[in-house]
Amino acid sequence: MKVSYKGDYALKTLLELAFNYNKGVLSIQELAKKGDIPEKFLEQVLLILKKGGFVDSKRGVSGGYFMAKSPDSITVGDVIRFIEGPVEPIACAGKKDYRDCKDFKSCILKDIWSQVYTATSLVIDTITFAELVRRSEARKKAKGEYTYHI
Amino acid sequence: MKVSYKGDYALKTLLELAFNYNKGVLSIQELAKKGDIPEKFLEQVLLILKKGGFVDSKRGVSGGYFMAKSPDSITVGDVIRFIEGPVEPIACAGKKDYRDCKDFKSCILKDIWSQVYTATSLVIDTITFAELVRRSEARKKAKGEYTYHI
DNA sequence: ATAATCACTACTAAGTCAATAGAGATTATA
DNA sequence: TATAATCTCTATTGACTTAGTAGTGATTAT
Repeated sequence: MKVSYKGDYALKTLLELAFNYNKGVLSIQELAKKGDIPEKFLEQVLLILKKGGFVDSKRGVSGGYFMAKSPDSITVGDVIRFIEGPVEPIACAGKKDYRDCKDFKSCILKDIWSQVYTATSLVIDTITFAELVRRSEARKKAKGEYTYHI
Repeated sequence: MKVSYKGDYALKTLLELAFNYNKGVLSIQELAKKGDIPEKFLEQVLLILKKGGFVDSKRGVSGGYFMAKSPDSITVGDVIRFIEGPVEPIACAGKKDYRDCKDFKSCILKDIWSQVYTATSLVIDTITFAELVRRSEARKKAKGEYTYHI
């Protein structure tokens, strides 16, 4: 798996919207500023996320974006797969059978990519945006206390 | 991590050479045929592998390539990192410190990529070509017996 | 009415990928 | 020593991807 700027921007922006869940909308401008993302580029990313059903929008003055579903129902993997495409390090690694392996050598290498794929999926498919929010808050708190004691 | 054709060809070819370790050389032509790889492309891959110290060559008539070190001293990770570059899903994920994280949100996402990176490394950095040869032979044997009994 | 906002499409410059092409250097051997 | 087989090196190419930029249109609160 490789995460492009587009994917990174998408995740950061969704996390921002997760923080804002049920608290109204955030405009592209605000989101771009918070995430340090080129506004016109983020606009495209948000349109894609909307097509994917991750966010929804409100047009016109004081319009903006908001999460279309609860943050605990969207995983990092959902977004990455939608934005970046297949997560496998190589095309064949996701398939379960060995029919298209030409020889034993290819099969053995394929096993390695399958292992990598499985390990990767285990991470990205189990972390929801609700969990990301929790972790962010925990770290913010820890850092605050740390700073306080110094 | 993403494995390109170049990386795939490199691994397949090195595995072929690992099978042939201490048994002389294999020509580009032979290797290309065995691996179903365009000859001129494989030529370039082999030059890169040579620069990396993975293979060595003998020129002239009845020349060819051979592994430059013992198959148990080269891991899949060594080759992938040399051919494909960094294994991290995103540039920052390999670094240990958080100094360049602008905010908590970026940090939290970075943790995920670090997890993916660690899991990936665990797979690719522990498998040597000697091990790949063992696995190939085990599977070949299993398949042979299976076929025999039917 | 108008200004703020999202929606959509097109364009571009730079880079990567997977080859292909061709000329040169080395060496076994007949 | 001539020659054919082999590795060596550099350049080129076409298709694709990436990370934007640009411009126009549609919607809506005030």
